[in-house]
Amino acid sequence: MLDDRKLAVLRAIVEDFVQTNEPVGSKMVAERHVLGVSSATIRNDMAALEDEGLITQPHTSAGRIPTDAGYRLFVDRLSTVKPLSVAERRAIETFLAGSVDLDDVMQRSVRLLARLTHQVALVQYPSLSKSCVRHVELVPVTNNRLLFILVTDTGRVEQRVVDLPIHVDDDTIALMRARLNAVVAGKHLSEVPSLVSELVPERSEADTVAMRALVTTLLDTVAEQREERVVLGGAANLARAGGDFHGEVQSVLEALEEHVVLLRLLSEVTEPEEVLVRIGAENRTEGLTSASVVATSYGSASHSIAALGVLGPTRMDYPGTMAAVRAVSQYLGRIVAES
Amino acid sequence: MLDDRKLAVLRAIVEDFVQTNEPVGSKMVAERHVLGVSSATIRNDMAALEDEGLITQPHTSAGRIPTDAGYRLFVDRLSTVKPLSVAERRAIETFLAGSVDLDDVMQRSVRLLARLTHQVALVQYPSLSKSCVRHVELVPVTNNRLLFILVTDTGRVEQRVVDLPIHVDDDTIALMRARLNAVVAGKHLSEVPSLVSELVPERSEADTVAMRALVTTLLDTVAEQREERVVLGGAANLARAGGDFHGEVQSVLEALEEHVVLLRLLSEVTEPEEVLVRIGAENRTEGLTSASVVATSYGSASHSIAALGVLGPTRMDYPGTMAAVRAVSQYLGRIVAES
DNA sequence: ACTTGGCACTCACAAGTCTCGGGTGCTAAT
DNA sequence: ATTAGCACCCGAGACTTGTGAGTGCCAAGT
Repeated sequence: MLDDRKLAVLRAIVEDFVQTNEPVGSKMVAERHVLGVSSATIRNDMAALEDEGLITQPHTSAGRIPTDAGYRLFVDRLSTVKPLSVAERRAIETFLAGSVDLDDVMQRSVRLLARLTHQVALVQYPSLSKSCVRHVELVPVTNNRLLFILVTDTGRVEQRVVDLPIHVDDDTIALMRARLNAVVAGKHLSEVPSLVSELVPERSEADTVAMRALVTTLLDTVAEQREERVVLGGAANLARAGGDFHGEVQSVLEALEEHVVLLRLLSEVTEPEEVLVRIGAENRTEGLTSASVVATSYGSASHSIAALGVLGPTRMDYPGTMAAVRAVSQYLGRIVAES
Repeated sequence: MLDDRKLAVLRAIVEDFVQTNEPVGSKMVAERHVLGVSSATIRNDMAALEDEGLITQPHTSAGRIPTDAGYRLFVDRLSTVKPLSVAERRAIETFLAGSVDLDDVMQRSVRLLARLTHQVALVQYPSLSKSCVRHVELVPVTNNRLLFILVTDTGRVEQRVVDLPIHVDDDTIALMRARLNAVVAGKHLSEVPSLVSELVPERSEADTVAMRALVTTLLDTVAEQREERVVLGGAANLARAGGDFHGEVQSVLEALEEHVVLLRLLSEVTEPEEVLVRIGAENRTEGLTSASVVATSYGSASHSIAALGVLGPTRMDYPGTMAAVRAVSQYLGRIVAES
């Protein structure tokens, strides 16, 4: 049903439409691409493609534009990965080189990705649940209040104020700190809950209570929704591509503010090295029906730490975007790993 | 030149235009507001107001709309502060109540402010240079690398990785930590540079070197541009008010991504309690010529810690916005102070 | 000296009409 | 199976016209 030439026609349509943003007709395809057949033949092929639901015409007697399914087929079987230019690679390297701490790295990455792809960029912070504890710190604030600080090997620093039900002196705090660290340091964060719950029933009545409060907070910190942070950039690119969103720019912007939504978008990345593409309605999110997400994970060679990607109109340069996303993920993985 | 009735006409024009977004004509003013004069009289007044540069007509023979100067006069002399409804005050309180740490507070505040005003909200983190050191922590990472953590009394936690030129063992670190804290704890951050530079020339050769590196970083952290953080929310409101920006939504979005720009917008707030309004071209920023900023500072009663505000189209409900901004600043100040 | 009603004038905007051109589908010939 | 030719379709843009809200000005009224 779908011979090679028909696919070639589909590819031509996608490429032209992405570039020009205008419905592409049989004549255009015939003259801009060397297919060796006439426009009439292409018309027939187009009719077939339309039957398959891969392309559609916005109104009778206009050119065709790809449907979501058309894009899908394009990225799955028709697109060849476009290698980045040397200039681009250099740009990535120099851009990420001067970073000074994790926040900075995230910040730079997201900007870089936005600039490279001309889309809205999303970068997730290294996931807590995939990190190891490097150190736990307790800082007294007032008599019965202390600041709990958690440092992971991926460079994240989470802090939280804990209200203790009782007064604790500095010695006790030092002790608690030592015990906590002894148990928890170097451990994977997923193990922490079980490790820490054994910790409670020791010592005097007083610090049992304190400890219990502390441990609860610690577990909270680990478990909490907020553990996953995501930073985004390049929102201005939305305005440029505004028309593509059929006036639902507003809902796209709203979605961007709901970090929970963004996290869900990024969350489905599973295989490392693989670039996930979700097209239009495929991301089951109100208001993102004419948006696509290109995402992948980053981390050390062995296993992924978190995800990153871009969000743009369905009419986007998939090969180029995928290449950029992958490249940034590689550099970023390297940087986070070595810090 | 500008008698009371002319001012009343101006007020009527501003209010109506803000509400309807349509040029308002003499007839409308006459019938929607009780001025006790006929439309012809109002026409004359309008002509006068136009001569003064307070209103203008988008095209001949259409209604008038306020100019920047018109808005200016309106907020300076014509607007009466609109008190918040009880519901709104309650909303503020409950919304900010459940916050768990500083990041959370900022996050919530910005959302709240955006919802209240239907504009883009900006909230600056407590300024480092106006905070006091609560505690300084050093966490070894590798032999010659350590994580430097600074905790302020406003709840901010800044961290930075320091590369030390030499190996330091745990004892040395403990010592350095103790010495640093002794000197610096409780001190205002602006004093820190001078305090800390006296600190160096003690002890053995080895930690002199280490100490020097450490101190440099500390100073950097304090001095750095990045010390000032700002968080923003409600960008989706831009889309709603999109038309007001005469198609320069893009540049507005770009400006929003430049946190430096935002900080400058907030920076000029000086008097506490006072609400600063910058209208249109008054904020000397490329691309924000049809935007207004309403900002104020927040902090404890005595002195301000940082600023917050909203950004929206010049055509905005100034009295309402100013009230909301002030209210949030008061609640926020209270919360930050007591933590 | 203001205020007011009246009147002529001016545009922006919406609706209606026309043309143009790229695009389609079909059919008959290769 | 491919192609050339042809009739037809319809959206975009140019042009026209009518309408109405709004203005400016003047002469009359207070």
